[in-house]
This record gives sequence, structure tokens and C-alpha cells, in this order.
Amino acid sequence: MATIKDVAQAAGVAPSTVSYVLSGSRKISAETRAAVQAAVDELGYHPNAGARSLRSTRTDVLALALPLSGTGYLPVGGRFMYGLSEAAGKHGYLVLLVTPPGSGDAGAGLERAARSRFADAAVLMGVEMEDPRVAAMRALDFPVALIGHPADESAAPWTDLDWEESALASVRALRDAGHRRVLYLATVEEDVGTGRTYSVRGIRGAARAAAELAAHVDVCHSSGDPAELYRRLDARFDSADPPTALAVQHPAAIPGILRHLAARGVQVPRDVSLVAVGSFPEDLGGLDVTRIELPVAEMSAAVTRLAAEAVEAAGDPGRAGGDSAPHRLIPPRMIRGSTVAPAP
Amino acid sequence: MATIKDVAQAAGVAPSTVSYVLSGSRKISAETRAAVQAAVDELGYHPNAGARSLRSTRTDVLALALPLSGTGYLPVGGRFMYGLSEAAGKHGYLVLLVTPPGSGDAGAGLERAARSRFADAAVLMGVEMEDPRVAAMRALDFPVALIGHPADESAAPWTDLDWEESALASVRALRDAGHRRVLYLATVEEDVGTGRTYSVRGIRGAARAAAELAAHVDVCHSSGDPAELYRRLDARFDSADPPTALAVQHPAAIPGILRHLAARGVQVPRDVSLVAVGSFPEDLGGLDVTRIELPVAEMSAAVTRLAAEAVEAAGDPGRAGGDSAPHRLIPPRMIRGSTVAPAP
DNA sequence: TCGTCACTGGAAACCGTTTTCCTTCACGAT
DNA sequence: ATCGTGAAGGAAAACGGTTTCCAGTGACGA
Repeated sequence: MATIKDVAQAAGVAPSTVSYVLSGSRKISAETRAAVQAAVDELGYHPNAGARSLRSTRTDVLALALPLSGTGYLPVGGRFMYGLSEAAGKHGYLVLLVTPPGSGDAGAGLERAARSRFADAAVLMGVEMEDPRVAAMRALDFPVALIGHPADESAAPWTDLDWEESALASVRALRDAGHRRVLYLATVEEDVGTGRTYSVRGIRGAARAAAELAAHVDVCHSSGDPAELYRRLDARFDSADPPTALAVQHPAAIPGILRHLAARGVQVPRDVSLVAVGSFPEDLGGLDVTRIELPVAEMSAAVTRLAAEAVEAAGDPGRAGGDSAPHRLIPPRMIRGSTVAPAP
Repeated sequence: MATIKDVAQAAGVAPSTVSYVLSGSRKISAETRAAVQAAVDELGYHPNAGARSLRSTRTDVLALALPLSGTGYLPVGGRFMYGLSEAAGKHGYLVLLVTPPGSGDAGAGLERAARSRFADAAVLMGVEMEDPRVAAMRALDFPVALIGHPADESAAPWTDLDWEESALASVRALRDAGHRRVLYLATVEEDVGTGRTYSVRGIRGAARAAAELAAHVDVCHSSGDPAELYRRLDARFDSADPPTALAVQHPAAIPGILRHLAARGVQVPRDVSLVAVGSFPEDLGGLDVTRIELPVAEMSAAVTRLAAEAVEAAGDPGRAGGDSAPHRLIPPRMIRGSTVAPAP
């Protein structure tokens, strides 16, 4: 593999000159620059990442800390890995995956990555209202940016879909169609239990909807076990006063829910209306679900920018540790489909 | 951040001794070892990744090269990222994501990662029968391991589900139930077009099934556009001699297919039997699909081992560039569900 | 008594960059 | 003629580890 010395020799200049040409941090005469550039292209030279990071304390890598969901695999994780990888690439960053090993030890891999400077900053997914990782990274002076909206808004830069408004809007759409008994199917209960911000804020929005919209909103936690989920749905639909509409914050379960309801003779939207909130990948046989999409690309771009700014700020002593962290709260955008019908 | 010198000073030894204690590459007396270990724990010392890789030419990182599918996001990609991250972790590796930027330039990010030694080896996903990335990495002397079964089996170490046998087995299961007209729904046509190994070998298996099992097997490419897919299905089901069974190698489309068929009045398994081949994440309302699962965890473990061996071999001049590359072809395992009924 | 070994552990070279100093040269002002 | 100034680029010192030497100490057989 070619080193900077090889390039320097080929171009007839000193290694430092090559470095300056490549970083552009010093004025270089046009002809030397051309000679160096030619040598670089000729040799296919790329600076050694280890050496560069050793000297400059920059790795051009972002660590993405993924949690395991209760069920192990987090479907939305895949979309964010792609989204972040693309957004980070535009800023010149690569993405390093940090997943917790099998079980327990949620932050061990992350701490190792931070302490040994594998990355310049960490992007945290699956953020909890009081997330211990934030304090841990702060203790290491390691920049972070969150995908999630924690209780302490100024603890770290963050971005998120406004889940509270999303839940509210989803119920409002149903209320506007005349539905007075709405079942809000929240995220899986493990996520509620660990205090994932999207879970907590979604439920909060549903509660506000009940209070502000004069509707009866029944909040039901979803389950990673489909059979258990269907039992809970059955209990509601078997009741004396069954819901006429469903707002679902667990979109991965929707294909199953639709089939299960169909097996009971319940059709969407004939018998029950449906609004989905969250990442909604697959097609459903042409059924056009009314929904609020999770803006993965937008969030990825935002969190990348926040992370990059946090890296800059950490390098620059004046700006570091400012009073309040920047954030970007994304308002919901409702996509009108064909799954909301007027209430009977 | 603590350096090796800080640890050495705290333990009252030389830096080299700390290094030896940590790497275990030299005998150290029990008491020195204990003193060093105590200092390490005390200071929370982790060796700087850049410095370590600079000297030792090991980064303990695997690059995962993901392709974009025709539709952009590759659903199975997410599962492999998790699977590989976990498997790699057990071998002491972290995983670096290398996705192609927006469009084109399929190998540019990968080549940069290799040339600047961001990683010790690359794991390639979305492998094509004649994959140009393999030759590119060989030219750089960069170790690779493939998730996919390319035309030249000895070009690089690889692992894969035996898609040909899987397709064959899926049709055989239907044939054994008496079905003589089987529709084999292959992968999306972009994947067939670019020669993805799973696409090509799946179709090959379906063709063998037709020849060996005395069944009529109609191979239909799937489409990333659901409407187009349903048009193709309709054409088959509207024909004079419609299929009585479906083998589907595009599992992400199955929820939609089931709904679409149901809208035509076609029920599974009453009117048509179904076998799925591939990664099958979600629940389908309690419908227990007969299927051959993609063994993501097993493949991740295998490819990690192959990659680790390739790294060792590259370091060891004697073993490098041996005659034929190792591989691991995983036989299909059929999971019997309730979606195959006897033919009418 | 002396050379030879085994066993520990330290000193120092080295990995490939970036960055801080310096040197050189040309040119205009004093 | 001397000096100050600015432009261009080179020499060398880090950065934080790993690894190759080398040194000191007892033990032991000749």
C-alpha cells in the first residue's frame, strides 16, 4: 500500500507538502499541487486511517448505538442504518455499528468505542426518557446526538418525530370522521417499560387526545408475542362497547392485525377505521393506509448534522458545554389513505 | 483520556510491560500483572484504536458492504447488520457500514475503506454471480468473505443458503401434496437482472424442479412495484389453467399477496397452497406459513469465521493465496406450517 | 570459578500521518 | 547596501501504541 512518502517521492516534494495539498490547509502553488495530485491518482493513494486519526484525533466515523428491542431484532433499525449511512456519507463520515452483545451490557460496546476513540461521536437510537448512556458519554467528554426526545431536552442534541403530536393527530383524524371510541395501540410493552421516548410520548399524546377531543381513547400496549396481542384486541372487540377505530403505533404488526380482524369478520375500513403511526415499509395488497410516516431520511440527516456540530464544538473549547443543546422536533405529516371511513 | 504511559506510571512499570500484559503475548509474573491490571481498571484504560492499528496493522473492524436493491432499501439487510454485528462481536470485531452513495459507484466506498485500512476485511452482501468487487479487493490484497454463492466458487471464501436446493424443496413439498401447476415467484427482477446469486440459483432450482419432478413450474419474476406484481399474478390466475400452488422467494411481498388474493376470493390454503423461501420477519395474523427460513444468525457466524480466517491467512505469507477458498453451503430446512393443502 | 540459560522487564525504534517550526528566496522600502 | 516582509515549501517533532532488542539476575552444570 502506498504511503505519503511514496507520493512525496513520486511528486518530488516533501511529505508535509503532500499532506497540505490533500487537506487544503495551506496555500500551495498551482504546479506543485498538480504534481502531487498526479502522483496521488497514479498511486491510488488514500491516507492510512489509523495514522491520520492518531495524529489529528479525528476518525471521520460515527458510532451508531442500536438497542435490542424486547424481541431482539428492531425492524426500524435497518431503515436507520441505511438512512444514517447515506446521510453520514454526505458529511464525509462512515458509520460504525455498536450493538449490545446478546443481552445485558447495553452500554459496554459503546463505552469501549468511545474510550478507544473508534469514532468521533455517537448517535444513540432507542433513547429512553432518562437514558444512562447520555450521562456515561458526557463523563467521557464524548459527543453524542440522539434519535429520540428525552426528558431533559438540554442534556444532549437530539432529533425526533413529534410523537405526542402524531398520536394526537391520528386520533383527531378519526374523531373528525365521527369516531368516538378509539383504540390506541401503543408500542410493545417492553418499550413502554424501559421508557423509550417514542412509547412514552405516543401514549402521552393519546391521553391528551382523550382530554382535548372529547373522545373515548382506550390505550392498549402491543406485544411482541402476536398471540398475546390478538388476545388483547379480542378483549376490546368482544366488549359491550367495541371501538370503531384504531390508531396503531406498532406498524410492523399491522399485516397480522388486519388478517386477524378479517378472520373475525371485521373489515377495514368498512367495520373499523385505521390510522398508522410509524415506519411503514411493506405494501399491503394495495390497501392504502392513512398514516403518519416516520421520516427516516429527514431524521438521519438531522442527527448527522447535530453529531457533526457536536464534534466541532468539542474541538473548540469556547463553544463546548454550552447552556442548552440544539434539537430538531419534526412535526407529523398525515398521509391520507383509504382506511378512515365515517363512523356509523 | 488515559494513555499507556499513564497506566505504566500508575503501575510502576514500563509502557512495554503494560502492552505485554494486555496482549498476553509474553509471560509476565503474577504480581506485575496484577499491578498493571489494577491500574488499567482504575483508569478505565482502553488502547487508542488508531495508534494500535498504525503499529500492528490490525483494526479489529470488519467492513460490511451493503448493496442497494432496486427499490433502495433492502429489507434483509437490517437482519444481517444485526446478525453480523453480534457474530463479529464474539470474535472481537466491530462492524463498519459501507453503503454505496445514493446511486452508482457501487464499489467506491468499499475501495476507500480498503485502501485506507479502515478495516481488516470486508464482508460482501448482495453478491452477484460475477461480482466485480471480488476482483477489486483481490487487486488490493484485501481479504473478503461473501454472503452469496458466486459462479467461481474458489475466488473467495463464501457462505450461503443453498437456494437451488431450497427452491427445489419448496416445489417438491407442493408436488408431494399433489400440486402439478406451481407458480414460482422469484426475486424482484432488478436482482435477477444484476445476477444476484440468490436470484439466479433460486430460478435454477425452480427449473430443475420442473425437469425432475414432472410438474409444471411457471417462473415469474417479482417486482418492486406492488401494482405491477399484482398484474402479473392476476395474469396467471386469470389464465385457463391457473396455478394451484405458490412458491414465493420474495417474502416481503407475502402480506400484500395474501390480501390481493383474498380480494379476488382466493384463500390460502383453501384455494391455493403457499410455501415461502427467505427471510420472514413478521407475523401474519396467526397464519403459519410453510417455509424455508433464511438462517441469518448461522450465516453471520459462518461469514465472520471465514473473514477472520482470511485475515489470518493474509498475515501469514505461507497460507495466503491458496488454491481454493473455503466455503459453507447451508442446506435448507423446511418449517412445516399450515399453508400447504392437498391439491383438489 | 565461570560460561550458559531461563526469566523478567526496560529502552528505543517504528508505524504513517499532521502540524509546528524554520529556511530560503524575491522584492520593495529605507 | 541593509532590512523587513511575504510566499513557498522542507525538516522534524509529536500522536500512542507494539515489537525488537538488550540488560540484569539467579540457577546450574562443567
